[in-house]
Amino acid sequence: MPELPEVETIARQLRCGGPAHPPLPGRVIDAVTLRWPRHIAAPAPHRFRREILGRTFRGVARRGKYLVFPLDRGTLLIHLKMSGDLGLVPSVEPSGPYDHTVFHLDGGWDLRFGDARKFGKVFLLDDPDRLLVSLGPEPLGRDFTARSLGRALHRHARALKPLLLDQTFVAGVGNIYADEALHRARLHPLRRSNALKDDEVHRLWRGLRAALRAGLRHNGASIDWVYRGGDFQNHFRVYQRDGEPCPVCGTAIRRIIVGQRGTHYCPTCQPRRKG
DNA sequence: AGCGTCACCCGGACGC
DNA sequence: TGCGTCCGGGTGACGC
Repeated sequence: MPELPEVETIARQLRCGGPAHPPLPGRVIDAVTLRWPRHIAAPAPHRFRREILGRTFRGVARRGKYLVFPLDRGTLLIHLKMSGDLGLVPSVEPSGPYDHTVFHLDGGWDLRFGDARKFGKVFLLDDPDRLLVSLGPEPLGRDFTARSLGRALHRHARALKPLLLDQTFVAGVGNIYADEALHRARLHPLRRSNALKDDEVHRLWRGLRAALRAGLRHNGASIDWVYRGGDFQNHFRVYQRDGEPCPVCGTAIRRIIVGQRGTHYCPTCQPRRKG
């Protein structure tokens, strides 16, 4: 379940290259393999194939959980959803069973979109804003201040957890970082957004940014079947640690369901009522 | 209108 | 071995 830190880690690797592969910008798409055409959200797969052939990657960016690839004409966008992974690998390397969408590049390289669950989506758009305009602010951006977060929180009367997961409220936060942020902020996931005092808003702002930055520092988390080099999973404070002691106070971490999502919190550090 | 809930898409993991 | 169930990101349908 790649979230902001995982997607950003992938973007950085593709943008800058490394010992294992060159940077993606400058490479040309010679061919594509579409083994699961439903990966292609827009345009229709046959048109997608026609229009992407011969395009050159001009950059690599991230917006929320989207990878954004400006091309010499149009923009390629990829959402990894739950199980997606993206890698630049030598084309001689054998394809994995989940490499459903593959971009064959010049110089003997493949950009492979592996996706066991097949929930991922690929877009080729003239105007990427069509997709990105509804996203909320970037939580690590300059304009995401405690003040702006407070104003946004007070516009809603929602539980904090589902609000953090709402991509129109803030972009890039998923289940892991929502739980980690609320723990750092010492706020119960069911607290109402419009009932937060100023100091609590500030704690949430700091907790959210600290959790995301910690994830970035560790190159993201590698959990379940997706390993991409990150090790933030070894530093979770509450996520998937139900029954284990809270790293702050030792109380057993509890797991509840909030908005159909597994939610992990410390009942002592994150009291239901203001604390 | 705002909010909560549920179904959907998938398949690996897990429990019985 | 072979079921049924759970899980989750984002979206859309529905009901209050």
